[in-house]
Amino acid sequence: IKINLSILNSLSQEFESRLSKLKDKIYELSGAVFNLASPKQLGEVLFEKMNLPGGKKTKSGTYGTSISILEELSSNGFEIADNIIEWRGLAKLKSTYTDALQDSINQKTGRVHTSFSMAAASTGRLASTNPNLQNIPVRTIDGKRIRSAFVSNHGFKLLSADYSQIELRLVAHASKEETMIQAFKESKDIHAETAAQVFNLSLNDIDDESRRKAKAINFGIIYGISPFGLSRQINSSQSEAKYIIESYFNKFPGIKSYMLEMKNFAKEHGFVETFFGRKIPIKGINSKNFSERGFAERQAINAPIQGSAADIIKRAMIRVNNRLKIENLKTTMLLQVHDELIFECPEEETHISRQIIKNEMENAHLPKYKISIPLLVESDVGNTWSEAH
DNA sequence: TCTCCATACC
DNA sequence: CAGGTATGGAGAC
Repeated sequence: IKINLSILNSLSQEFESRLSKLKDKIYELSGAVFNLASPKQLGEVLFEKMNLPGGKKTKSGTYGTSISILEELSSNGFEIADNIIEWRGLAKLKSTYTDALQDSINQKTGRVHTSFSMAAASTGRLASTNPNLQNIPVRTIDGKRIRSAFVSNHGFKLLSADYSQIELRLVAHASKEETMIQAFKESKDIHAETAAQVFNLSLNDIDDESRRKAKAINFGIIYGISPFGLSRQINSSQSEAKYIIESYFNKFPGIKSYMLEMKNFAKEHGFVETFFGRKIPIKGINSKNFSERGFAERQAINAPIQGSAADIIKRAMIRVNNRLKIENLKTTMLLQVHDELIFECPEEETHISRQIIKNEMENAHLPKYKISIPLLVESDVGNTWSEAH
């Protein structure tokens, strides 16, 4: 994919000066000069020198300084935490992206050329290395500015097409959970629907907070939910998370039995299968160790879903590529990001390519496997990856 | 060169 | 102790 070097370069310089100002501020507030990039030194400054509350040692004996710990300090009014959070974010963007990507540009092509591993992720997902182009920032404003450095060639556009909620749709299908199937069939807001069910609310009464919690629950379902994980995600007690999960299973009994079915299958066979019959080994499912077994059980729930989604997009990649060739189009596939494909297409081809790509992606599971819910692909076109997303 | 911590993405 | 990855810097060796 083509890169605009001068955008990356200016971003690196801008980040450098913002980092420097933040660093001075942090030194001033802490009364110490140290290596901010060292979690060990930072922990000692925060929890020994400044004696701030909430110091907890990690297993290696250093203080934890992760984002959640810093946010806790911030909510307790310690200004230094906000500055550290901002410094951390910028330092990550600069070191991993704006600096490193510049060095990955091929001088002959003006492009970065990643490698995709076919056999790295146990679930069958691809993995991208050297550089990893599957974790380019997208969440924050500064992150989007990095995406804007990924550009199309002159006379071309970037086209991004992504599956909407593919894993949750596969859960709904696999579990035969009628409420959820219906919600997808009717194109409803799935997280709001979940909130309505779990918290016994009418759709009008759902605020951002309850929708946010419901969204976390839906992600939890895909990951093989645990009260611990959910409570951490929604910042509640474990007992409240446990109660919410019970309420969820009461409203969606099909999901509960699907999870039990996957766990039992894995215990009996030592593997689970994707919809297409690809086997995924699950280690430790019969372990007597509680946490090892729990981990394996969550994998048994997640792997068929994540793995089936991986199978579907791989089928889509083959089919899209074939169709583009048959139709004599000059559109080329550049990247895959798990539920998203990015193409570079001649400006005059964007309309037809977009139709073909959407169609092939939405039908990629057929005729081999039928799904009780339509798959939905959303797409966009732009001069940069940021615009196309 | 390896592990650990932290954090970027889906 | 929520599923799947890769990478960069610090620090140990």
